[in-house]
Amino acid sequence: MKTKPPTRATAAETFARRVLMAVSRIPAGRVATYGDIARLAGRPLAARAVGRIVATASRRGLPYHRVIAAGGALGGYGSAIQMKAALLRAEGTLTRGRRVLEFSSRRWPR
DNA sequence: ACCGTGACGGCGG
DNA sequence: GCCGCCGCCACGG
Repeated sequence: MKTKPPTRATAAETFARRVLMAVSRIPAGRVATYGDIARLAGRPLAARAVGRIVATASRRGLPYHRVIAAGGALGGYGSAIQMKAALLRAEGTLTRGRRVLEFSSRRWPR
């Protein structure tokens, strides 16, 4: 019997899959930028696409709050931007205003 | 297949 | 530091 699904994996699915995998690997207490994730997923210029994928991702349990904007800016979190800071703070990543403190040393991967 | 949208990024004013 | 502009990409209607 055929167990092979009728839908072949498109390049976009592969990308999205890699994005989610990369996000899941960000350690607690560390952060990665949308651009970093895009690079890890193999599309260095697709930071914007990463934001879209993460924003519409159905998978729960992934540390989306550890994905921030370039330069250490907090970035977005839908309408719960406030919770993003709270979640980061809960694992030791402090923020001030819209900035993640000690961004350079907390950035992942090194 | 075209077009608008967005949890972005970089540069300029 | 706060806009605005434009380039980049994947996705949905």
